[in-house]
Amino acid sequence: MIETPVKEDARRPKGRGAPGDGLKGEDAPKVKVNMREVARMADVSVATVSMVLSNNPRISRATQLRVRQVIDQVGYRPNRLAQSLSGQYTNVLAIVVPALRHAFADAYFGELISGITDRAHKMQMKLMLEVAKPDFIKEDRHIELIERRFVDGILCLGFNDRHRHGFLEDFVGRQYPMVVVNNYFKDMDLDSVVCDYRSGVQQVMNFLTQLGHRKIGFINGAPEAQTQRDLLEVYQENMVANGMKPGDGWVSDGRFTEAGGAVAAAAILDRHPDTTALFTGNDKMALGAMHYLSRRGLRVPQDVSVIGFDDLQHAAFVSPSLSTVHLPLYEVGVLACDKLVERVRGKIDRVAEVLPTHLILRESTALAAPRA
Amino acid sequence: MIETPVKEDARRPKGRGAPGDGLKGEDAPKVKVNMREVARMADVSVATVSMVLSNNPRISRATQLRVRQVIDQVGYRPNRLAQSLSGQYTNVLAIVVPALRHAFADAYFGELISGITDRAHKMQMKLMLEVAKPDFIKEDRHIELIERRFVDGILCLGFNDRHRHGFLEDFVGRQYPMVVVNNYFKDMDLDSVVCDYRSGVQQVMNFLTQLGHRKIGFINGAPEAQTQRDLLEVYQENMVANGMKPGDGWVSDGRFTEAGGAVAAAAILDRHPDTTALFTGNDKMALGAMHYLSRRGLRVPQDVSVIGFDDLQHAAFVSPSLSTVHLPLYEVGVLACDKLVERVRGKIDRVAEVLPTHLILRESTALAAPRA
DNA sequence: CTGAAAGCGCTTACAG
DNA sequence: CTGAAAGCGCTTACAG
Repeated sequence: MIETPVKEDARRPKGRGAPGDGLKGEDAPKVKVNMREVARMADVSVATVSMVLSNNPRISRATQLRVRQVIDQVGYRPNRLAQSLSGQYTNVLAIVVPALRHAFADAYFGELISGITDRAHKMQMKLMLEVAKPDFIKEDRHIELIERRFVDGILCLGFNDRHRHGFLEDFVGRQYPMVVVNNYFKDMDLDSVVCDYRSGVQQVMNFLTQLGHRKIGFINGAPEAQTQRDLLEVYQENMVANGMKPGDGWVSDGRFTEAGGAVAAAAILDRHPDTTALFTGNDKMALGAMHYLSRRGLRVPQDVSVIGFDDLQHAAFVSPSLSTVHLPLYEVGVLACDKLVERVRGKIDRVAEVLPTHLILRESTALAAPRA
Repeated sequence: MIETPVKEDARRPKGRGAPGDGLKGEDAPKVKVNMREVARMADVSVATVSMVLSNNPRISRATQLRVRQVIDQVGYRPNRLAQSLSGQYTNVLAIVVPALRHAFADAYFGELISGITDRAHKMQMKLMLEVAKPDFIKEDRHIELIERRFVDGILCLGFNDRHRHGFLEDFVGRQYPMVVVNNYFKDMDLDSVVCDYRSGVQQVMNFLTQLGHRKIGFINGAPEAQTQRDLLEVYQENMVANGMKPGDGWVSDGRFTEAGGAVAAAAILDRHPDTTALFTGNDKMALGAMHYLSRRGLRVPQDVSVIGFDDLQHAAFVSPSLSTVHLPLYEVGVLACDKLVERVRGKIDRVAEVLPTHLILRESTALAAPRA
């Protein structure tokens, strides 16, 4: 093999080190090496090295071994840019979250992201993190993510109806792999993995009713989210079935925050001082509501029962500990990741998964104690 | 221009659509187009298109405009895999965090990550998210990140002395761009951006001393972190200066958690029932300590003052609100990102930034009230 | 101011 | 079972 005089790389002055002298011994130290070098050292073609790397069964066991030995010896690592440029996939997924203050310090997102990262890494996929600020959306960066080949697919967390135009709808027409995580849209053809919110509320309402509660206030997260509208709807059906008029000041928005939950609780109790139970669209608002109730001199659960939604870690550690609906958020993240990869690889062309929810009973709920 | 009959791509059966018919009009809809196509349509070379894209001043204004017009018309977006393979940078950075339960639901990491993402996106850089589980480290994935050209540089959050071997030390020898975020190592040549912990404790000790406190307990986060050892050291110096023996059961480890803080507080108070103040290595442990104190029937701050470290959002919203040392974590994230990019681009070759900290006084501290 | 050409480091039909 | 060769879509000296 006299051929292949290592050619000079004239146009790359500040390159990351030349491939070597072409005569280098088998035990050369860590000089960065490419597939061509490995092929030469193992006395095979680059095609063979490539196939060894992808465990192509067409390569004989002997060749496999020989090539792998050279790879280990020289510490060769394939350049993933070249792999993806030649190949079909980037093996990278994007997590996109809206620009919320403290999104990354929120246990809700934290659970979802933990599920996603665990699964992605298990599948040897990488993850990119994007925050969808207004200019991100305006400049079509979400589309760029796919079209410029940053990633194979996208997971959208925390988006709602306000993000339809100019963002979510872009994915519909183009058929780009994207999965909405823990929300869904009724009239847009988007893939999603979501918890069964309707069943969750229904369990709450059944439970509260059994405890004798009729005067139940509902603190809504945000009507822009379909899941929150589902909560409201089922709540209202149950109120009506119990002979109550839910439109009548029993519902208030808490914007998903502790502070909002406190304000909403105040609004409901001012209007209906005889409220015996408060149900909230997430745990944070429940904590805010409990905080307000204690300031108002009402005991939980003796005077007012409080029941949340999410079952974040925190909910078990407040006093009184919070009864709530458990959402399998970690599992939602795992499944969303799984399904997205199947979508990317063309094994499925529609994702519409629903995961079950169930009631967790702790100390914040009790028998209704009617008050004036 | 009769040349360039669009050549058939025989080897790519499931390709993402052919480049077109080679005669396509200027207003063709979104068929995916590459730089060669754009060049042909604008009647220039690909080199020129490339230079237009990088705003190379050598290109005339007229050509600039013409090329940009074609780009807009056909909706051309450069393939970033090809760009990075040919070019010097990936323009991607990695955030690596250890595999802690709920790392992504922790406001401490949340603040750092918010700062990093904001800055990175402002600089048109992308971010990858990695969780360093044991096998991530064992399989040298941290090295792969750079060597396989996933990213240009790495930001390490939440690592300490236990991660030296087989992980952090790998970066030292290879000189790969990596910045340790909010920790540092005395005898390893690693870049870092960190808060001034020593000044923070000193302010705490001065303040408590002025309030008449001498019997001050210290709840340590974890001795594996240099920053926590700094806290301990300065605390001890001050105790000695006040004639106390700090080794004598005044210090206890709280492992950074609420539960750990409660246990540590119990240990210190059992040993020293006359403790008048507790200082903790982070806010979470302070909350745990406060929780324990109230269970033990001690009032904060009347009986025992409590002072934390971090100043997370939450600290202002507990009762009593928590006095603490403010850490500019968002700014640490921003600066770390900034400096890492400068390192990557060879503008600097050493990062050792220290950001100032300051005391925040709220309700959890008061004059020492000596008890038996 | 612009173009022709080499090169980045892979993957994949195709042929044998 | 393996190799030669084309191709992925860019960037960058070099030459004019």
